[in-house]
Amino acid sequence: ASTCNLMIHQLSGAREFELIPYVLDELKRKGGSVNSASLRIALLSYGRAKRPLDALHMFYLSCQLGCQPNTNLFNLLLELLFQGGYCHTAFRIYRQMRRNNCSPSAYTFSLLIHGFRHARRGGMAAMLMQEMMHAGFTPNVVTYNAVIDCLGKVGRLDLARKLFEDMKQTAFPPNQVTYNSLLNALGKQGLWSEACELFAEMKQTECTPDVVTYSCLINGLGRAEQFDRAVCVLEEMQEKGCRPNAVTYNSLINGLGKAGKLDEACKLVEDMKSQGCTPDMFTYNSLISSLGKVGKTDSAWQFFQEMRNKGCVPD
RNA sequence: CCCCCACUAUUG
Repeated sequence: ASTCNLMIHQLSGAREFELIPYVLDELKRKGGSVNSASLRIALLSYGRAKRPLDALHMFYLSCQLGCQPNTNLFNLLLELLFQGGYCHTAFRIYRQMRRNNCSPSAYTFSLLIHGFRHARRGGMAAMLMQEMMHAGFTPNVVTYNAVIDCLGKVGRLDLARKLFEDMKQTAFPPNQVTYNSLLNALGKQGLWSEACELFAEMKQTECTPDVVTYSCLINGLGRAEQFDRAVCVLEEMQEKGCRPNAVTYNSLINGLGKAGKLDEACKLVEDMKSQGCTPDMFTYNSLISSLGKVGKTDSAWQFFQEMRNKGCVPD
């Protein structure tokens, strides 16, 4: 059996994955078991070869052959599955881990939460954060932020707000990123006045608004066609010494364009240039799209050419 | 130990 484990180790290192099943068969006949060290090496190799499902298969077979994976092995498998985008499968493995009385670590939860965040599964991410706390671990500010942002992106503002309030009671109060994430979510939902209130609240805290903060707010106001307010915010940021960047301008240009205010949008492009910001693909695509919608094909064409002259490749 | 990294903004 030791020899078989040694072979698994070697075959994995040599990426001779096809031969591994034969070794497992041999082990099975002999009634031997796969040891954790060999399994770990095999999983790592499958990972490097981008074969997470094969890693999963190997994991199962090893369990059948008497291997009792520890937390680190489960974590490794989870990591591979998430890398491959198999978050549902990863979650099943997590449940099996609990069934096996294998204690998840903080890292396990971190993997699960960030994995589901990648998949835009805000509800799952939030649930797993609950389980994390239940298991006695304290989520840090990055974990909270990731979950809040994800909830915001899927429209679960109720839960996002609740977690935000919870955070204030913890050792990790909301930071700049937390506020920015929520401001962004509120803006996307058209809740611009709540966004303004949150912005006011932010200024009462240690968190300093940055260019992202202002851009989120301006984007929300622009979508809601609150252009006067948006321009006020743009001026405010400049007064405070925060330089708008292309994203900031693009947010407002896009809002103006969508509202059919193309003269103003074009004027803002000029402002943008005079402030040393170079229009980019976002600027041009947004303008061209809005100009097209109102039939100003000639202006759209001009911008298209300007775009090419500036070295922006239309895509 | 520190740093870094991991969480946040704009078009189609």
